[in-house]
Amino acid sequence: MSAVVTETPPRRQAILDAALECFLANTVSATKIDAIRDRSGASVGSIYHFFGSKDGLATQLYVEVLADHHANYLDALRTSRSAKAGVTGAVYAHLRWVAANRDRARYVFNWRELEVIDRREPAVAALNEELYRVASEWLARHVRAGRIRSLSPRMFQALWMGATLEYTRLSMAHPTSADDLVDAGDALADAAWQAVRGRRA
Amino acid sequence: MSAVVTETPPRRQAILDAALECFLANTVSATKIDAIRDRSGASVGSIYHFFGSKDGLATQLYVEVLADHHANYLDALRTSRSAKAGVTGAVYAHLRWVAANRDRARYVFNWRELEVIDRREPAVAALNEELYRVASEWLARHVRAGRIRSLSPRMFQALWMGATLEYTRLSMAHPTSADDLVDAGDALADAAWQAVRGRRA
Amino acid sequence: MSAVVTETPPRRQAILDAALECFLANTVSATKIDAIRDRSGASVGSIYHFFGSKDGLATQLYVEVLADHHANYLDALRTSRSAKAGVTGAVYAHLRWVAANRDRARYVFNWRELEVIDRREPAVAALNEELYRVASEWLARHVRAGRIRSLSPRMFQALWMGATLEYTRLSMAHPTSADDLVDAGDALADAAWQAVRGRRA
Amino acid sequence: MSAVVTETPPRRQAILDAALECFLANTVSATKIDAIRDRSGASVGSIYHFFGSKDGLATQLYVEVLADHHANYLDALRTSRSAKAGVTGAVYAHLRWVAANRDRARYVFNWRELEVIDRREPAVAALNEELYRVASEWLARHVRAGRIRSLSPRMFQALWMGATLEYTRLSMAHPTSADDLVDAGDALADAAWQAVRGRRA
DNA sequence: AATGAATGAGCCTTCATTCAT
DNA sequence: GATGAATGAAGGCTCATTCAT
Repeated sequence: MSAVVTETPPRRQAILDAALECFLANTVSATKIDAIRDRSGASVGSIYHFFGSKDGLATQLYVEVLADHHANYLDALRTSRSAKAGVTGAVYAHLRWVAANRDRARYVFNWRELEVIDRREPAVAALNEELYRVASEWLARHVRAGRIRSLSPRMFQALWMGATLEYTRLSMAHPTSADDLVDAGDALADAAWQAVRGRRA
Repeated sequence: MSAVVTETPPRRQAILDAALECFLANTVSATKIDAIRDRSGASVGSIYHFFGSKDGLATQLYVEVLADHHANYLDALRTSRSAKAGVTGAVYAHLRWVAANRDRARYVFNWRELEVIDRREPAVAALNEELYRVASEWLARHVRAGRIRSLSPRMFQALWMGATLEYTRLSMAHPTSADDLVDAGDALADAAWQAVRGRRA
Repeated sequence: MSAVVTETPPRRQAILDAALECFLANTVSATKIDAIRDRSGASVGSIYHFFGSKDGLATQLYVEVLADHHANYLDALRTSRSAKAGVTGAVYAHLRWVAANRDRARYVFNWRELEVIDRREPAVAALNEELYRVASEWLARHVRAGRIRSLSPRMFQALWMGATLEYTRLSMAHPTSADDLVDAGDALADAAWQAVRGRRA
Repeated sequence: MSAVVTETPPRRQAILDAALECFLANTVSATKIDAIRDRSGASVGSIYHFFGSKDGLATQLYVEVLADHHANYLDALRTSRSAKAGVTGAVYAHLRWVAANRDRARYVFNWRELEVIDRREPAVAALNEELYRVASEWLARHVRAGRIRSLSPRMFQALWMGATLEYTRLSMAHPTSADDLVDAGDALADAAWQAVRGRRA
């Protein structure tokens, strides 16, 4: 059996990496193509060969990272054996992923400059839709069984992940120890579960 | 009795208002000075007279709005009569302020393009420091008395305001009814209190 | 007998003085009205009241200084008792005037940016014409008598004043002692006389 | 044998030529980049690619022309066989160079707007220093031998080249015949020699 | 005569993008 | 796939000038 995977050429990856650094240091719009060229070692022409435009590069980066994060998140949900395991598992999964992808996370979660991409890019819409659909189905089952409270989607998201996201945000803005995020897992997972558990849980 | 207040010239305010609209519709960097001129009725020269540069304008706007929000938040804390009243009051105060200042809130809370200002502007540092100091002192008293759990500042912030901030964010991204935020107050305030209350509360 | 002289208001003079400093430090075109305002203590309005425009100010300054220099120069010529006294007297007069008006001299003699004024301003044309006419008449008399060589006007100017002007220029570019210019008088006056004296002198 | 010379790209030279024309017609600061673009056929981008800024362009032009003139001048001095030949040869060399490079000369010698460059640009300082050093050494030899008078460097420069420079200046301001400058050579060379020759010459 | 806030035309410069090699 | 010199549209900003007080 041979995996048929379109390998990302090393040049392409180097460009993505360089772009990420630059975008974080300043802003997407404040980042000059030239800076990405400097850091990546690629030529301007190559950047345009792979990504078509600066916006295309920012979008590509956003989509790839978001897809990775979503996959990780959904996986935690799908493999969970119970309501509690799912709720807390998602928290842990998020924290672990952020810990392992700090820069990518800062890019994807903090940059409302990227809201524009959200609105425009079908790939992003698809990703978000899938996340929403899978999570909703998962929730619905447990809500019907009384293991999780019945709440509006928005309130769910807030009670479930709000504290975790805020903690993550603070941790990224003022990084301390490397295990920072992982250490906070139990407290945040517990709080999430307490906030959304149903009467029959 | 006459209040001696340095009035903001109406021109200046008009520029700030116009800038806010433009910044939200696009991005700070995608906003052209000319658009602000159009909307505000001021001349380019006046904009530069008051703010020195486009960046200066974005910064000024950020600082003024942040100061207003912080003042509102701290006021809720200072006038609270109990631990619970303080914790829930801050949640309500935030929601009320956002409801009354939707655009300003979208600008200040969503725009991580502005993270750059955070790093650079001393005025912002001062505002955040005051917020942190006052909140810490207030908390310390109640923590000692066992009315509030003992947690790291970061975990406090996450458990206390995380859900509220996330809810706010979602509400701003996809606005529904006008009372949206106020209606959610009880649930969010209660969740916050449950998450941080101490054993002797 | 009462001299009817329109006194220059002190404000006006202050503006001229400030302008001179600024023009020398940078360039006329690189000098901002605001800088002149700063240095002079006058308001922008006042500057425009007296001079109409920045160009007007530069021109006014140029004309006034040139007139003063020319008067000084011609006076030396007119009062001279002999060919030699005239030739050397003009050299001395120039050196003395420059020594006493170093900044004014740097402005008027070095600034080919001001060539434009030469071409445009009738007052300057009149001044130069008078200088040329008087000097020519004076020369013609002595040339006819064989006391001064017969040369083209251009060659006269070069042999007579060239060395003096060059010395002056160097002295202004790299000022040394205050008496620098005066001390050089005898050598330059002698050289001038040797260069233009006729056979029967 | 092949000369390995870094050729100036034709585009670059075209820009320099166009700039010279424009600078002379108006002023450096009154010249618009767009005018240089028009005349040179290059794009704005190219101008900035080669020279970085309008000031950079003016400076580069100044330095290159000055270097050419200095080389020409020093060559005359170095190849001279006697004191008299050196003194008169420099005069001739200057006149010939100006006759062959009228526009360049007008730019470099008349534009005291460029004094600013003198103060700022190290390359100019280096050129002037070399000129001064070589000329001084050459002079010293002949002064010691009594073939040239002992004078301060400044007085040398004035007596030697003053008349020539003044004549050149007048000729450039009001051009007459093409041979104007060359025709004046004998008179100016002779005057220079008489002014600086020593007793034993 | 004096003031200085307000104006806005104009210009320098940037920087994403192209394309011939 | 890779290169980087050349392009030129676009926009931030300056600064001389005006004018109501």
